Amino acid sequence: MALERETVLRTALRLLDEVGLDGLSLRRLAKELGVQAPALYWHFTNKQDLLDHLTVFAREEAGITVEPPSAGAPWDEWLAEGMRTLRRGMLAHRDGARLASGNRPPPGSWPHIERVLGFLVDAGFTAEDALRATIVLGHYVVGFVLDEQHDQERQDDAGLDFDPQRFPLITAAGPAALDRDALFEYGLQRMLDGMRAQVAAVGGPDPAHEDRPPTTARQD
Amino acid sequence: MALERETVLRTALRLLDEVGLDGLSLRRLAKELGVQAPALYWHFTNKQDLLDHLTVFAREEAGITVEPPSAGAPWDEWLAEGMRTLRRGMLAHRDGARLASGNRPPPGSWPHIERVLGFLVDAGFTAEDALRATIVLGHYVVGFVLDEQHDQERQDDAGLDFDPQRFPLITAAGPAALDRDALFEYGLQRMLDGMRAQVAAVGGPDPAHEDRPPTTARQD
DNA sequence: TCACACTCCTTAACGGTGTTAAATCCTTAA
DNA sequence: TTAAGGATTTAACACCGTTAAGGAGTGTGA
Repeated sequence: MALERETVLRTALRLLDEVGLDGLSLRRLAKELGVQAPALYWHFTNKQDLLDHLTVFAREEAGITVEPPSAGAPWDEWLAEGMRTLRRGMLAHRDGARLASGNRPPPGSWPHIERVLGFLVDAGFTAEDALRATIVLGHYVVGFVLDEQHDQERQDDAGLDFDPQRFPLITAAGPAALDRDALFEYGLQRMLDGMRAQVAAVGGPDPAHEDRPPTTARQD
Repeated sequence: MALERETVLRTALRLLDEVGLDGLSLRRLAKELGVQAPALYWHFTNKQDLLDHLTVFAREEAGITVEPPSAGAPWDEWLAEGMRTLRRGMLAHRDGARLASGNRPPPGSWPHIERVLGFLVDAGFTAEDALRATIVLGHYVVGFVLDEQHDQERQDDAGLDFDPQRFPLITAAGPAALDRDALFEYGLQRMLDGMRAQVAAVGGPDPAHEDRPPTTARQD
């Protein structure tokens, strides 16, 4: 029975959770598969290639197939849910954010992007701002989870002992910042607030946006 | 003449720009210093320790000493300028964002944080939201520059050849997203817009925030 | 049935990495 | 002059990604 690409990826993903991205060596992975390290070079051109495929595999396995918005759904809540899903997807595996940020997104995601843009344009965005909004939100989420998992790797519970009298504001606000879910939601909502305001400003009074027929083309 | 810590760090920073973070090995750095690799272990406990110190060294050298806001300056423009400075600082060196995100911030930054919070609280933020705002903005900037430098490492000018007919919106919006400065500013302003709105909502009508005397204590 | 071809994997090796242990210079202080 | 200790060297260990060459195993066409 030959070694299947998918078997390699599934094993790599499990191993990732065990040993982390830095511990994920080809030799270690090969041992896990009952095989010698160079065997992996028949299935992947090199380690980077394997990690690229691992990224999309993890994405698929987590079901990050951002569904097109249900008709009539508000764009902001739909976008917010997409970002929450993105965060959950990266949190699903150890070093998930590092993995996702360190490798190229699959070129096959263009149809998906086009669909998202179409929905936002229908909601009143210009095409430029729709693209900017998705990119910028994505960067926020990646930056957020990166730090979130960074803290998890080195359990940095230390460093919280300081003189409350010298730093009263940090003392007062500190606990609030430790609630990662609330913190994530705070930044997400602030950014969406800003986008809502802008869409209302340029999309509201401007009939060019309201009269346009839906541009959400059916893309594969 | 013994090897000085600062000499090591300065050389490491120069070497970083030459070979990138992945190419920055202890042996390579030692050769640059005219020394054997294990000599570095007298000055730093290990490579991670060296990188941690390199991070703060780069920060200091770039002059990221975010000045306290000049009296009367609007908090949002001051915060925006701080984030632009942060971005510039990371862009100043190759893999600067990876370096900054991969290592712990120095514990000596508490006084600075306390000052920032004090200014924001004076501007109408609650202590919790002030801390949330700074953290969340920082994550955005790091996520942004990380991707920005990622593109620079692998010069990914390729991948922009697609069928304009299948993806009309991407085609229309694509060029706008390539202007990194404008893109950065877009996300930054959207987030600040959201914060402005929230501060106005909770800080405006609520006298508890307006009547409070300035809490910007003088911290070292 | 033989021989070729192709898939998949192994063995061996190269040059590189971070890190440790031990020995050794070199400077300073007594 | 000797002792102490700061600063560095040499040697080595256990890894790493990657390449080259070759060998099993299977299928196919002559």
